Amino acid sequence: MSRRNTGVTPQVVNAHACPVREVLDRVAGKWSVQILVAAAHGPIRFTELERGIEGISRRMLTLTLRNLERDGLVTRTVHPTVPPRVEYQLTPVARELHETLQRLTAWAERNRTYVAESRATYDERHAPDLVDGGGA
Amino acid sequence: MSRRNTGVTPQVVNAHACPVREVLDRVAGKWSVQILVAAAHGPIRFTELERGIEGISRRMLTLTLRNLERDGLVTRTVHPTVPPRVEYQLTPVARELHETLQRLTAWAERNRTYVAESRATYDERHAPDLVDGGGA
DNA sequence: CGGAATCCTTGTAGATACTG
DNA sequence: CAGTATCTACAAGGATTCCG
Repeated sequence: MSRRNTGVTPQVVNAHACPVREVLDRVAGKWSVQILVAAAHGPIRFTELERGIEGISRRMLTLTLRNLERDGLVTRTVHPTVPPRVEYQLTPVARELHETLQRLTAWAERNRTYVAESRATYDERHAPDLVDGGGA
Repeated sequence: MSRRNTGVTPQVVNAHACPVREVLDRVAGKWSVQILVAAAHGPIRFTELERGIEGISRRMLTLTLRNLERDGLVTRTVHPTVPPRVEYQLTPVARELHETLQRLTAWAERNRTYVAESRATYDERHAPDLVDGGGA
């Protein structure tokens, strides 16, 4: 097979028809948003991202960055210095996305306690015997 | 263990700290958004959802609905009639989310061709020999 | 420094069959 | 009609290692 799994968008030929799904699939990744946020302040280096995101592995950083780059959301600039220096920067389109994402964040913050309480109530009502040694 | 995998939010005790992640995790599911959209027009029955969403399995519909219900985004109303009749409806909070999601959709539609072209360009530049029998 | 390749675990989702 | 249970597949993500 010529195209092995490179880790870059495995399901390339999907064409979900629905643009919503496309955004979501892109943004849903565990790290995409955090990278977008981290890079929103200006050009940022690979290592800075790696240390700033906290919890991300080298692999996932590279992978996510590549997908973002592929989608035209970040640009990759290699400075051919002696210690290689690579900087990532958001494209204008990505900045728009970033703004939209902030509205989502706002919603999340407004309703985080509501959701948390809903969950607690639900869990209690549907498995009261499981939350606390009742089944043992 | 008392709590087997019921299919409802397997990684229950995560507490990502970041509210953005919470939204995303919830919305990122393959079907959540479509259900939100389908139910936005008013109360809708299980079967209506199943037939309206096209491609969703009974299982995933149930699962997603449950998670949505758990998070306080949909309400489930059982009408104790002879053929069971269950209706799902968005909560006010979910309606807000739905609106926010529409902005994301707008972004997606505005930039769908941009993204598509970016991908095409990227793929061509990074694996020209793979797109067209070059490696065979 | 930045990244690619490999291996492994686990969540997410599909198909199918059974039930109240 | 509206689920639930089980079994399976796949792909996202983590850890580690090697390379320019």
